[in-house]
Formats: sequence, structure tokens, C-alpha cells
Amino acid sequence: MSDLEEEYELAYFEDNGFHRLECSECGARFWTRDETRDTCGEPPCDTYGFIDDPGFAEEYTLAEMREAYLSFFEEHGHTRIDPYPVAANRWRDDVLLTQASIYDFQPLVTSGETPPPANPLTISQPCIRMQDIDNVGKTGRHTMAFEMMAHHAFNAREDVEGEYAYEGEVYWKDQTVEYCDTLLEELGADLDEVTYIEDPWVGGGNAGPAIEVIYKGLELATLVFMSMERDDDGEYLLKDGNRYSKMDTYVVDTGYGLERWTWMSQGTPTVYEAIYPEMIDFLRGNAGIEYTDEEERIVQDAARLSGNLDIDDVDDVEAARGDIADELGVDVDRLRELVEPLEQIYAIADHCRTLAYMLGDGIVPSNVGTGYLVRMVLRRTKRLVDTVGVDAPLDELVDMQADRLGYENRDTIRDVVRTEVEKYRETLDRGTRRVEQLAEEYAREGEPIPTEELIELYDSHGIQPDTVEEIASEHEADVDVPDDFYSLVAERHGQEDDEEADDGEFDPADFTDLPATERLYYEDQNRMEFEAVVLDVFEREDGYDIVLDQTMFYPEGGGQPADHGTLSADDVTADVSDVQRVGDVIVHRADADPGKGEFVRGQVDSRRRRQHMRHHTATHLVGHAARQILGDHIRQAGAQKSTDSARIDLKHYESVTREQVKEIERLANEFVMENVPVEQEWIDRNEAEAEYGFDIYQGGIPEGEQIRLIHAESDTQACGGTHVSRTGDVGSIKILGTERIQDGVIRFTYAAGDAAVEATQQTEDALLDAAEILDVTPQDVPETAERFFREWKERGKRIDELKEELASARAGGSGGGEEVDLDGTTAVVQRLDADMDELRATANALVEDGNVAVVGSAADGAQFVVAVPDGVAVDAGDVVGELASRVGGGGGGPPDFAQGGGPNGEDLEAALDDAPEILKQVLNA
RNA sequence: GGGCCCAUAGCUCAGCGGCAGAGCGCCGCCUUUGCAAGGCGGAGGCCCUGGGUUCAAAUCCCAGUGGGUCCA
Repeated sequence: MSDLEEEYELAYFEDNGFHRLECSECGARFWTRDETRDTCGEPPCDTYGFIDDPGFAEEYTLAEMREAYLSFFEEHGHTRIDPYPVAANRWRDDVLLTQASIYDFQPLVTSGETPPPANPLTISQPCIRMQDIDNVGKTGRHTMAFEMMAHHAFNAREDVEGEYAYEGEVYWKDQTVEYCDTLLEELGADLDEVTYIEDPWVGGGNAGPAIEVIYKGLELATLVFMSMERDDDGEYLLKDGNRYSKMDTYVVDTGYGLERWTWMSQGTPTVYEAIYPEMIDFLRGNAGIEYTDEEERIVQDAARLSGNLDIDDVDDVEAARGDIADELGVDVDRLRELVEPLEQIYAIADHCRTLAYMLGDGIVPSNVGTGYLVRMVLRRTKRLVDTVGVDAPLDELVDMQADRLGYENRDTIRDVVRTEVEKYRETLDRGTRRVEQLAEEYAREGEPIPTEELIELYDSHGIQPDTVEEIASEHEADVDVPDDFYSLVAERHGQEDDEEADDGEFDPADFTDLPATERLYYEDQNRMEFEAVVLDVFEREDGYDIVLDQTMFYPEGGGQPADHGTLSADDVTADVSDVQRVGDVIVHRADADPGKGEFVRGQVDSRRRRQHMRHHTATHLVGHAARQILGDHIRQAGAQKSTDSARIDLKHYESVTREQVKEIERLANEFVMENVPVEQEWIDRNEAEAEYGFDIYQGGIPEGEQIRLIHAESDTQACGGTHVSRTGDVGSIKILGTERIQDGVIRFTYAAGDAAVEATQQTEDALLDAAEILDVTPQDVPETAERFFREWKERGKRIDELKEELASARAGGSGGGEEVDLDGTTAVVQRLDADMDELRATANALVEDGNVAVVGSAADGAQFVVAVPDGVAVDAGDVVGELASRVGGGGGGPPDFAQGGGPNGEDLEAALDDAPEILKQVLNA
């Protein structure tokens, strides 16, 4: 493997008396001032050296350390940037959560397409790493939520000019290491104890040399020099087995763990006690965890010892527990008893912080995406709280963290948590009942609850296997949870084929040589006519693809359908049925060829387009109104406009009421009546983000350095669609309905302009029609409908009663029926020509009188009911089977009451004539 | 985005091709000084909607609607 050895030979190391050494334990190469050093400094090669012996001159709280860091870099020429949301999917669609500060600048800034908001910059970015969820609380140093402090510099090679959004070199490796070293020195660290380990970094298609900064056994920072990209012909072969080559841009990507720096300054047994001491005190007090001095000492010693071990996940913790107990001279069970409640409390504090970040940034619990992640965390936290015996509502615990983090939407956060806890409680209730039932069933049979049931309970009903165990044990049922339970669940899901059918409609290769089409529809959104030159025409199976130098036709995008219309040359008029954007080229699909090089006059179908414009502006207004009525967390999950209606999918944590819908409709129409201008603005994206935040990306993330903003009322969104000039041009907005398309997402369907009038008229027509049928005024329809429904039910019951009466009257009168003697029992064979209910009632009545009943009807095909009183050896099913076969059908049922029939009603009489014979045969059988 | 599960009395559910059921709740009567409770009787169902299969569908199939849940 070609290493990046020479990459680490920094002048800074040279000038400051560093030595490059090799760790005697793990073989890692590292740089240090201490020539006599033997090991790299990182556990397990070394142990923590700062517990009870802080590594910095002073103690810092989390906030103090953050401020110290940011102001240090500010003083050294960096611009301080506000943190981004933890919901990274709000500005990029390849990840769900922000996991590192560099996520804020990927992919557009790191690739050089967009300039960074400042260069160089410093930031403290909240991050969430779900993959650490199992470690939290147990390892003493893992947290799911953390802040990554960082300074970034974006460089471009000197020999490339103008190709990238930033130019030249700001600084690179030497300066980066120097900053780190200086910061440590300023905080009073003993620089002789600091090691810089060479550890090349690879990730996400990029790579570069990197340095881990270790001090007193703790990894405080990673300095990454992102400078390479995947390239099968590249000169560097890196640790992931792939080849890489140098890029034109190179980026300083550092990561300083705020929590770890704070911990280092305090020297507490675990990181958790350093970063949220108040919350931990509160939780301990509330859960009533009080230890004697001796117990407290055991816990602290255990924490120190586990920190010294190479613990990177929970499995290691359990394995290490025994060793730690041995070393402390206590029983392993006693140790677990003492430590576990604390581990759970640490986890609760961390999870609450995670929830505060996620909910504070407007993530709404749901069964998809980030919403699902927040739901998982919340449920896990709730379980922990219950297990450890914390007696405080979860929303209050989350609020403690939200308060500390300075969120302003704390009421909404609490509301969401309460709603979600309630949902979880319902799920648990449902699950508990289900498990109880299963447990009783299997306990009765003396069998354990099978794994298949456990998987079903978890996968379809959300019940954890340990919950099942708990409930089952109360009902004396056994449960055997296999070790590989979760992989069994995964197996059940199999491979999901997310093969996206790409519409091979347009081949981008055809258009790459053509110049960008000038987009006239942005210049004047109200003009529908234009002139243009045909640059090229491609013949297709079902028409022609026409490329012009400029166009007024809006290509499908942002949920707005393509314009229709015509392109006319001197002797040809082509109907345009579709318009698409391929890169910067706009392609018109038409039914005729106006001829390459020709002048054409374009005419957009203005009625269609105007409806799209109205619906597009209406979409912004409905979203804006919904945000005001339902809360600031409301975000768009998707939208689609068409000619006669439009819809917007909004993220919301509970279902909307009819009242809320009315309020939204009223407010949206108020915006329309205000008749304020709808303005478009082209603006630098960083500027837009700084001014309006990431909420402008409701409809997706646009490309490019310049983005287009649409201002409507007090709403601002990045949007590429066409809009009316004033809100009044929308005409009116009629919300047609709402539906929950998935958990946490509500779809609003509405109509604007002409379509609103039409939709209202249709609803009105339906009501008027109903009123006419009922022969009442529209106002009386609900009441009348209710009365009719009630009367209809009453009559149904009355009919049933009458049928019964009729049946017993018939049976009693024994008219019409032919009586046959069957060894002392009388059988009555009767034809009724009535429906099945009546046949059954009659047969029942005959049986009451001690008769065997054979009743038939030719009312609808041929039907039979045969009923037999107790103690008579005739199988009704056999009789019906035989009778039914004679009318071309079948039948059956229990021995005392059977029914059947067939399509041939004309054969009924003959079949009934044979009935006595059949009865006798069956009796003798 | 995908998978799986569920929908029957006011509530919780059973029934899984052949007469619509249980427990709790509700109403009436009885027992009791009263309460807790017990006994007897009763009311209460578009078996989610729409198609299909079948002599026959709550039950099987398809589609839809509503809810739940797991995974990316």
C-alpha cells in the first residue's frame, strides 16, 4: 500500500522539535515533542491520564469551551458561522442527519461549485450519530448528540483559475497543526504529552491525509486534509483498497469534539458528568439513586477503569465488566447493580439532548426518514426513563435540554413529545393485550412462544422481545429469544429492489453540444407569445424534440407540469405536448418539425399556464397559512400542481381538524385578498441562506450559485416555478380535502381560480342533488339523511321480526308442506319461493316443532335449507348436497342445519319431489 | 420509498366459506338496610367501502379508505 508518509513531513513539526516515532504497541506512526515516548497515546496503547487530574489550566462548561474555541479562531482570522440544522436532509438529499461539520458544506462547496459562506470559517455544529446509540452511557465517552467544533479552509490549486467558486490557498497542513497546537497551549495543556498520529482518512468518495490529536489518552480532534477523490487510475492506493488521485480543490476539514474538550478540562469520571451536570443531578435525585461514599467510589473507579480499556461498543462493556469487578475486588453482579442505573441516566440525558436537537430543528415523528429516527430515539428514551424509575414526564426532560440549547419553539417540542409518548403508550397497550393473549394460549399448551410469533410481534406490532418476555412471565409462558433475533427480522425483509425506472425519454447526450436555452418565462411570467430560432430537431418515435435558442414554454419541474401550446413556422404549426429540461437545454416535444434554422412563433396555452401559475402561488400561500395555523414545524414534503387542482404534503405530528382546515383556508384567502405583489429575486445562495435560513428549500434544493426566490406575502421560498404577479390574481383558494398519506404527513388538496369555482359548484351540485332526492332544502339534508338512515334500520329489524313470525305461522299451520314419515319423525318438505332468511326462519320454526325441515325456493335460482332436530339421525349436509346437485350447484353445512342451492331454478320442483327418497336414503346410511 | 399487520356491538376482541358471538360497559327486574357484588332478562351490528369468485362471503381474491408497525 502506498502510504501518504511524505504528506506528514510538515515544516511545523520540523521547526518545533517534533519527532516521528512508531508506537510499540500498535505500530502507528506519530509525531511528538517527547523523544523518549514509546506509545502513540491512544487507548488501548495508553490509558486516560486526566480523570481527577484535568489536562487544562481551568475548568470549562460546555458553553464556555465552545466560546473559547470559536473566539480563538475568530482571533486568528476565521469568520464565525451559525450552526446548521441537525436535519441535513434539508439542504442535501443523500443523508438524513448532520454527522460532522463538513456536512454543512457538502456537496456543493467542497466540490468548488459554490463559495463557502466565509473562508476560512469556524463553527460549532450540532451532530447526531445514531450508530452510537447502543454505546451511549456505557462507554463513558460516547454520545449520540454532540457538537463538532471545527475550522475549515477551502483551497483551490493556484494553476486553476476561474473554474471554482474559490481561488488560491487560504492555508493548509502546517497552519492547521499550528492552530491546534497553539490552542492546546493557550488552554494550558502540557504539550509534551500531545501526540499527532498519522491516520489517513477515506470516506464518501474523498480521501486525504489526516492526523488524530491525542492528549492524556483522549482523542481530542481529527485534522483531515481532504485532497483526493476516487480515481481508478489514481496514484494513491488507500486503506479501503481503492485508488485515489489529487483534486484541484483541497479542503481543511477539522473536527474538535466539544464534549471531550470540556471533559478534559474537568476530569470527571465520565464525559456525561462534565457536559450536563445539572440534568444528571436532577435525574439521579428524581430516580432516587443515592450511594454511600464507598459505593460512589466503586462507581468512579469502575468508570476510570473502563475508560482505560479499549471499549468501542457495548459488547466490550459486558466483557470488560468482569475484569473491572475483579480489579476492584467486588462482585460482578454488585458492580452491575451499581453502574447500570447510572448508565441509563447518562443515556437519558444524552437522548433528551438528541430529541431536543431533532425536534427543535423541526423534525416531525413519522414512520419514514428522519421522522422514524426521532421516533425510535423517543421510544427508547421512554423505556429507559421507565426502567430506571425517573418519575417526570418525558416532555419535561426534553424541555430541560431544549431550554439549555436555547430553542424558541419549546412549546411545540413539548407538544410533539406528549403526542408521541401517548402514541407509544397506545402501541404498548395494544401490544400488551396481544402478548397476554398469546402467552395464555401457549401456556395452556405448555409450549414456549415460538420465534415466529416474536418476529411478528416486533415487525408488525413494534413490541420488543424483552417486553414480550416480561409480560409472558406474568402468565407463566416461556419465551425463547434467539441471539440473532434482529438478523432474523432483517431476513424477513429480504432484498429490497429500489430499481428506479428511468424514463429513457430524453437522451442527455443529444443535447450536450447545444447552448443553454434562454428562459423567457422568468423575464415576464405573464407573456405567452414569443419568437425564437430552431437550433435543432430530433425525430422521435412519437414526434419531434425541438430545441430553441429561447423559450416561453415552462418545462416540467418543481411539481409544476409542462406548458402546452404551439410553435409556428411559415407553413408548419407544431403542437407542443411536453417540455422538459435536460441540463441547461429546454426540449419541446411536438407533433411536427418546423425545420432546423427556421424562425418560429411560439404561443403558450395560456389558460392552462395561468391555472398552473395560480395553483403554484396558491401552494405557497396554503403552506404559509398552514405554518401560521399549525406551527413553525410545518414543512413541505412534496407538492404537485395541475390545471384543475393542486396538492401540498405537509409534515405535521397529528391529524388536522376540520376547524384547522377552515382556518387555513380562511387565512390563505386573506393573503389573496390582500393582493400584494408576488416577487421573484435572483440571489447568491449563501446570502439567501443567511437571510432566510434553510426553510426556503421547501420544494427541494436547487442547483447553482444563484438561486431564485419567490416572495409572496411574508413567505419566501427558493422556487423555479411560474407565479402570478399579485396574490389577488390567484382569484380564490378552495381546500377540497385533507388526507393523511403517511404518519406525520398530511396532504392538502385545493383548487384556485376557475378551478376553485368549479370545485365549489361540484360540491354544491352534489348537495343539491341529494336535497332533491330527499325532497328537502339543502339545509335539511343532514337531519333528513339521519332520519332516513334510522328508519331504514328500524324497518330492517321489523322485517326480520315479521319473517320470523311468518315462518312460525307457516310451520304451525303446516299448510303447503308435504309430510313424510321417517321412522317416527316427521319430515316436512316445503316450497316457499322466498329469500334465504325466510327459508332459514321457516326451517328453524319447523325444527322447533320437532320436524325435519326441507324447504326450497326458486326465487333466485334454486335454494334449499335443511334442518334437523336433535336426536334424529339425518345429516342435513348430505341431504342438501344431494338436492343441490340436482339444480346444478352445491351446498353443505353442519349436520343439524345446512343450506345450498344451484342456478337451475326450473329443476327445483323435481328435486323436492325426490326429497322424501333422499331423506330415507340418508337415514339408512 | 419498501415490507408486514389490523379493521366485526359503546370498548376489548373471538369467529376465517354454511343461523352474527364472548367479556366488559349500558338498560330493566330480582337479591341486599346500604355498598361491593350476585341472579334473571333486554337493547345494541351497512361485520370499513367498492368490485370479483361461489349455490352461499364477516370469512377467499383484487382495488380503495383508515389505522398500526418494521426497515432504508
